Amino acid sequence: MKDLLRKAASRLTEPIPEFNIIYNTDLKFADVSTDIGFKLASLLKDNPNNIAQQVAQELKQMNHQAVGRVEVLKGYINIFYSQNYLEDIYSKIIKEDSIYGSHPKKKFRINMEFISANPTGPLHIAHGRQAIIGDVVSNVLTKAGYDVQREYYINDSGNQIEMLGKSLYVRYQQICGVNAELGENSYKGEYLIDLAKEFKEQYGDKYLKEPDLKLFKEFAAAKLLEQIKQTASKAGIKMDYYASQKQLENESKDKEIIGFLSSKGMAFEKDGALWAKSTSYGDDQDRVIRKSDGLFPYRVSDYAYHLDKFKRDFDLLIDIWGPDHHSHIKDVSSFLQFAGYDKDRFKVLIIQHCRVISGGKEVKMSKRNATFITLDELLDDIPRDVVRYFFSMRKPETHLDFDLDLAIKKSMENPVYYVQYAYARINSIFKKAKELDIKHSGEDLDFARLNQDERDLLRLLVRFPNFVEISAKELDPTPIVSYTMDVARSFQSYYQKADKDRSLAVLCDDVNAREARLKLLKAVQIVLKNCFDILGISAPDKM
RNA sequence: GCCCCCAUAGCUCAAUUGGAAGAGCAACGGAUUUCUAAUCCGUAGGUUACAGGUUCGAUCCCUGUUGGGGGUACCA
Repeated sequence: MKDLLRKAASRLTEPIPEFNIIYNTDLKFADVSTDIGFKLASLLKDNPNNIAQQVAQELKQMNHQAVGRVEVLKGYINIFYSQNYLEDIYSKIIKEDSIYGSHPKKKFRINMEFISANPTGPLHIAHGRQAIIGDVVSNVLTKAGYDVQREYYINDSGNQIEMLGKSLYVRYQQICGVNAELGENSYKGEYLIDLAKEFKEQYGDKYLKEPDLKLFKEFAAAKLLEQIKQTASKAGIKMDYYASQKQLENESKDKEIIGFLSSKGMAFEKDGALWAKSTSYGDDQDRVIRKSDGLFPYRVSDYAYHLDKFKRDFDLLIDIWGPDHHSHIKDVSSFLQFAGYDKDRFKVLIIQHCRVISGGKEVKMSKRNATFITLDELLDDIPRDVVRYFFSMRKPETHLDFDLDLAIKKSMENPVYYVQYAYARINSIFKKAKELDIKHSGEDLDFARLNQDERDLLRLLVRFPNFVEISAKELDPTPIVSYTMDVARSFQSYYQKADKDRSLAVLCDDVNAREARLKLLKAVQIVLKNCFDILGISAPDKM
């Protein structure tokens, strides 16, 4: 459509300035609008409305098969699709079914890294938000034609894991009746008591006197990772690949980083530690790359990990992090640029803070002291679909209050039921049609048999690929969510009109109208189902 | 101090990213012998936090101010 407009405008003048295709939320204006009149106005020294009139005239004369009515209003050109075009799209929806809305496959590999929680405790609700947004954005990108790998980076090495091993040992001692106290930085969650019991069942009191810290660490980390995987799967999260920090270290990838920076003259000693001269390649401050105790800080293996991802041949790396890692972006990104990778090939999506509200008060969360609500517990109380929809509803970079009381209630504030109900209702109509032995099939739709509401419904379905595109571009699930609401609302509103006027019912007496309506609803159902698939929620046959 | 995020209807949020401010909930009024009322229709609700700037046009971009949240380690 944009090319078409450019062509039409080029009959007036050249070159044509950049202009926009506008998909207004309100279908009453048009299927597609454009601001080209405004853009050309200053160039041609005429008022936008006149220019728009002229472009519209040219457009009409081109007689393109997709273009129906063309109007000019307040400087905008408003274009309505032709009947033929809408009928073609209908056929496309039916033919493509679950593929409808997908964009052509691109040879562009994206690595989407998300969750990546330390295996030192269960996932909490903030992880849940990151996990679900990561999953949904991955779905959208796949739909938009990208080749996406979902990846989890396991921080199974370093201080936190040390502390985990020590904490488990203390709990183990306590289980065995030995007096022992958790330290200041210990993991205080009760889940370690359960793990200590498991440990004792497996090993008895064999390690009480001579603790094998390596065993404690590995036992705890392996068990906790297993729990995390189970929780993720409970939330419907798909993961393709698990990368391990420990493995990178075993392969000396961290040492290679030090070697690399040293060889480039970017390392210097200070206060007994080794520093990267990162300010000379774009960072805000120099960074420690070997601590004075001889160990590498987290960032070194993180550098190594991201280089490793590039070496595995991804065109774009997307990381989803919590806001507490914000300062880490510049750190990693300036290193990657120094290592020769374009800055646009590394994107970080910061998912903002997620507060949990219960009884009108915030529930404070901390992994170290035992009070927090786990994602697992949340999923016990609240259906997966609700949780997924809730977390997808708000833009990733905004703060989110998760009100437990509201989510637990099957109230109207859970719009997921609204969209699913639309799907179930359509299903119910098909069931009824089957009982009455009413036939409806085929990939063709006679537009002339649709009334205005039905035509508008079809026009809305045509927009689905646009929403996939914008959602993928913005790495944001919310456009898909609002679109799903739009489709459901349009259907519900249309459906209800039969209350007043029986001839407006889908299963009315007019055979032709009936067939056309059933066919249309088939397409509505396909689009709803495709939206649900992206969001990872179920499409219930009945509710 | 410096950096990041946020501020739109009473509440929770949209607005296809610089193009025509819109939903849901709550409130009020109405619709139920149905194709599933987990629904629909209507009413009301706005100086888009404030002040400037750029633009034909700003909720969106820039500058400043206010308020809320987060970060600013030889932790991860």
